[in-house]
Amino acid sequence: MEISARKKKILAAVVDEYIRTAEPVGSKTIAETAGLGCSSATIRNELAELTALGYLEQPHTSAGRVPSPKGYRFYVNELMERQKLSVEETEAINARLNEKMEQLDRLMTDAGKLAGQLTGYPALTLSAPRAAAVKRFDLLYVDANTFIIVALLSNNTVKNKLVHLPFSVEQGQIQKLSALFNAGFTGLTEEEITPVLISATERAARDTMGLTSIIAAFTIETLSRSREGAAYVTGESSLLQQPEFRDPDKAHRVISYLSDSEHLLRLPSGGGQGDVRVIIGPENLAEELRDSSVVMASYDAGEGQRGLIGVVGPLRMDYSAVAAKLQYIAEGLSRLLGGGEAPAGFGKMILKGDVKSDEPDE
Amino acid sequence: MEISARKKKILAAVVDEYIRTAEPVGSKTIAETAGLGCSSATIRNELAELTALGYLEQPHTSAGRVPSPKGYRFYVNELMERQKLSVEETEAINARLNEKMEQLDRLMTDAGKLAGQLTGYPALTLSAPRAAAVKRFDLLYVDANTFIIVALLSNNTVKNKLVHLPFSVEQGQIQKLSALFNAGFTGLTEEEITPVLISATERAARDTMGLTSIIAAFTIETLSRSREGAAYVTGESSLLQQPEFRDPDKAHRVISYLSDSEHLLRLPSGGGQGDVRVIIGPENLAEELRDSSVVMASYDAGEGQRGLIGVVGPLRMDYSAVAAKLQYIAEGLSRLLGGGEAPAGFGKMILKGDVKSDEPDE
DNA sequence: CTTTAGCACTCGGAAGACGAGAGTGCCAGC
DNA sequence: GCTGGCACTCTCGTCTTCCGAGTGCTAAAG
Repeated sequence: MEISARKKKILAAVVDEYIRTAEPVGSKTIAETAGLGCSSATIRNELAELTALGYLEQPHTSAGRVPSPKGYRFYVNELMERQKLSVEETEAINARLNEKMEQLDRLMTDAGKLAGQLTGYPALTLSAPRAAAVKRFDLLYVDANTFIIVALLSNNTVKNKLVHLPFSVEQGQIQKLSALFNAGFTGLTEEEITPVLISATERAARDTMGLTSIIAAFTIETLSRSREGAAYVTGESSLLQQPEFRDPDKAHRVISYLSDSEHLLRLPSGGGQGDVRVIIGPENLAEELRDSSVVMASYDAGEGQRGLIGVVGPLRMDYSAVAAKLQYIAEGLSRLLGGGEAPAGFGKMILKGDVKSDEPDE
Repeated sequence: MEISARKKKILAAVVDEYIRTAEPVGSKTIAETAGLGCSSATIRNELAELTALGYLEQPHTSAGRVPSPKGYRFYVNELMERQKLSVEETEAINARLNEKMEQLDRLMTDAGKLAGQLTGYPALTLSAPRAAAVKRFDLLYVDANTFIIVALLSNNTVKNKLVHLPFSVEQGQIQKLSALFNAGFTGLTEEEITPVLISATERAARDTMGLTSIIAAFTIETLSRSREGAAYVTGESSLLQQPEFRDPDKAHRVISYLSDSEHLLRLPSGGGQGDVRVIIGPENLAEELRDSSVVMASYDAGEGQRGLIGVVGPLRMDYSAVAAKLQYIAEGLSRLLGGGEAPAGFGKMILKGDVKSDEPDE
């Protein structure tokens, strides 16, 4: 059934007002603020119908109306006006992003913090899982008991490991192994590195000291790690400032759920497509998030990878403001990280590098 | 003034009972449980004196007694019996630590999670800040537009960075720079890398493309990062389950304070010396932690570095159990990481390596 | 001098009573 | 179909009352 234009206006007014005040909104308020030329009694009739249709809910008989998840969904899909950021806001975001360019390696987590601060909600950042292969090996001989493994992955991150040996090796042996690994292991994904291959390499290297298996183990672990994706949350505690999370138990449930990166990585699967995804309450696959909403924006992380940046908050989230901010941040990140044309100076160049070889754990 | 043996027993009983129940404890309870052969009236007299001396507090005139910070301090220093872990507990910890050996790089944060789970409080891990120098440079030529910087630091961690260039370089140029940096920059700390040195190197390398400054900037940033130390917190939300943090605002203050690693790094300065440090409420330098307690154990992280692992909780913390658990975990970490004799097999060797080159951000 | 029993007193917290206020549903009239 | 009016409902804050735990004090006993 189609909803009349007036009903839409009223629904939008209820959602806007409720987002602002966190209080159930009554007919009188709407009659005064929404600027429709009709009285509160008329609004009441409309409200009753919207309630019957499932877009609104009543906490109790004589309270105002509160949007239902269905109401929020309708609001997000059709009513919400795409909020424009003010010039000050965009400038502030740009300034922060540019400032962060100085600290390249922390860009992702810092972008999360930025999102959290701007929106006032806990922020999460996800990097899409992706099967990687090793593009190139280097073994650096340090001294007779020490060498470094450096691996350049197909997603252009660099991983390394310092290995101390309880016995001595010669530089030549290290170089030989380096060549053999470059010849035999590059371009392979985790599954393709078989025990057969490893033992063949071991024989070819005349390696009787287990070096081959150390390097292979490092490779396998590195590849499996890169395939898991990475996820972090910042600002969890800001959830406590939301009226709907004043109940410590409720807040604890959500926060501890978010603290497990396993959970986070499964989160996006619940979302729709598009540049900004909104997951409203019960739409969440996870039981623990059934009365929270998640808004995520996707950005181009370069090298064909995409990342997600988002926030978690109560159903009563300021969807339009949050979506606008996240989208702007995501665009900024895409610009900084993505595969477009290089900006002037070293910015782009440096940003594609990475001081760290690996992502932080959560 | 010296406190009588009976007063000590009574004080210990109050603290133990209050830790257990989180309720003010009355004279009757103590008379029944503490097993001193005297009546509640006698206890009352003693309690009144202990209160006058500042070891106990009364929430209001006709409530039981609650330990004051001074009382906790006395308890921790003199009364608390060093709790022994049960065999099951030590075995569980050992199992977890050994299991974690498989995932070497996450050992520190995982140890924090272990501590958090065992104690039920938010856990923090700190690695002591320490000025590092670069022990060795390697520049790996990947292709005409790309090279990798690998730096082995004096604390035996490896850092790296992938650099994309908007112009071409030759392999020889990269090799020359590598040699120059090894000659000129190894052994220097952050302060010793001066603009003069950098421009001298730039001239020596006949570098007109700014490569030198890129490498120098990476070096300086890496060293400054390693000097900052690292800090992470896990399980913040478990604080919400403590009765004294049911107030979301109070919990929020503490958690958001803990979320800033700057703050965490300054934390230990408030503590005493010894293998397990206890900082009780107002003893904390930080205003935000004035009604929280911090217990930290120190461990040998190898290479002359020490790390800290600890938990944050309410004043009413189960100090003896927490201290015992933390100490046991710290001992386990020292065993795994520290400079003792190598255990059988590859365990030690691998553990001293590091899949990641850098510490996670918080 | 210390310990004990007894007792009046105090105070916080739970439970109930009550009024105010906000908001609804419905109806009759325009 | 809209509007004003009105009775009704339900929550919330406040106030009162009541109960009990625990105290401090005193006087007697050891």
